[in-house]
Amino acid sequence: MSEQHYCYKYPHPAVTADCVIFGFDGTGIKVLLIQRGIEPYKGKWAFPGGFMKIDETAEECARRELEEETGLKEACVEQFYTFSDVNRDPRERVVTVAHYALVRLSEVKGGDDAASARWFAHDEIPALAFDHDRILRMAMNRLKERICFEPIGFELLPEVFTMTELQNLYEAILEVKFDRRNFYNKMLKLGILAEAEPRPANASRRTPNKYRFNAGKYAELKQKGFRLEF
Amino acid sequence: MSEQHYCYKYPHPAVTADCVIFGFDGTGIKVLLIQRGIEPYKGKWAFPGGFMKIDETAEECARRELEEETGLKEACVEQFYTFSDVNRDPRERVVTVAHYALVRLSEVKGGDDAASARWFAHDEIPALAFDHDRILRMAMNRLKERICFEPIGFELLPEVFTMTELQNLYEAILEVKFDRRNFYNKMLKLGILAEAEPRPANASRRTPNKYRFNAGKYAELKQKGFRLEF
DNA sequence: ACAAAAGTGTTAGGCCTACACCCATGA
DNA sequence: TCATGGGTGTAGGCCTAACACTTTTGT
Repeated sequence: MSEQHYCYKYPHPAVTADCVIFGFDGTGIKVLLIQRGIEPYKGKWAFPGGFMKIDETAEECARRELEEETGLKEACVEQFYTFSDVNRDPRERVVTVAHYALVRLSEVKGGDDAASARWFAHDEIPALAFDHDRILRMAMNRLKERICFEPIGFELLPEVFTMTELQNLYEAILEVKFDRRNFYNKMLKLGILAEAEPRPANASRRTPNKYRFNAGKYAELKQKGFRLEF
Repeated sequence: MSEQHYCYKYPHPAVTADCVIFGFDGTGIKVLLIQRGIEPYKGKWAFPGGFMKIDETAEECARRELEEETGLKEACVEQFYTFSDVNRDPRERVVTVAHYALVRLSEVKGGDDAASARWFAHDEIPALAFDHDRILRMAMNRLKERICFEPIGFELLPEVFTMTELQNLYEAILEVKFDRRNFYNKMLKLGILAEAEPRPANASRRTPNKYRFNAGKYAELKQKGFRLEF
């Protein structure tokens, strides 16, 4: 069927939602990309994304794409910018509402088309379709800004993690190095971490302490007008 | 003509750009609203906005709206969120890319339909059309976040201003009070202000010092990895 | 035995905050 | 003369940043 049923008095652009999916493997930030099987940009890599249905919001659309590729229904998804350059898609005028999602790698199952989906480290990103390189740059910048003020990093970590993993995460996102002792002190002083299990007495000193994010404490502190900063 | 010339295989939403225009009168933040002359929401107030043309970006559309209402071609305009609730417009599905603009009140001429456009203080906002109350809330929040890290406040002030005006601006946007001396010291230490004119010798001590924003110095500091904060 | 990871405290300097008085003007 | 607005400096506390050694384990 190539009939054109939906008619308007004025031209309407198509609207899509794209979803930049970030993960963390304990060392570096990863991005989930999908290799396009069709033109345009066949063979190039792109973010999961698709046309917004007429009865869903952009965010619902982004979550749908996320679930299709990762199986995840619940995740931190946030809109960050809408790209509307006139020629960003060669087929027709397409405006895309870009989102990023933060997921735990351990919870991601291979999606339907796992064959064509792959995680890439941020320094191994291949050539991207459309204006997706620009979208990625903006997503990373927004992530950097965001993590300075809200503890979104915890969305990327397993429920229980070590201080070193947490530090690696912050260093990977912000592209800086922190002094280990200062990072420990700062994080512990903030009061948003709980010790997951007191280190077993028999464990060696080499065994790292495990922590979990204390969401309740964070909410409480935020209420009091508290500001997270790095 | 009600002919429907533009046809698509799938339904397309309409896309609009809205522009929340902020001004500052030396004491408080003002927002420019337009009273709607047609249904829906006839008589209610709304932000300038309109349908995006097929050959312009959302930002160009927002700037066009800004110019129509204020005569300003150059201004700080920034996209901040895209609203896509399914029923936000009763006529058809409309996705709007919301922007805010920062303008100097002194440079604004009454627009074409000045009769129906008015500046409102943020505590006198009337009932708004569509989901514009939500849009306004989000715009104010974004402005608060933004002014903490970039000197966008200067877009709202005349070229030459007093320290008290600057402090009033920050206090109005952030809804807090600062200690006057601390504010002076902090601002002067930042090094992004220049004295506009050395206070004339004959002027009384009551005459306030005048400053201007030193954009060059700011760019230089930012380059060196400098962080503005409040 | 050597390299790599984890845990731990102190100090100095800078920044933030709180705070009070004087002068000039206009009402 | 009184209220208002503008200018100015300091001291204490807190946070930040810089810094080294020990233990343990795996190779």
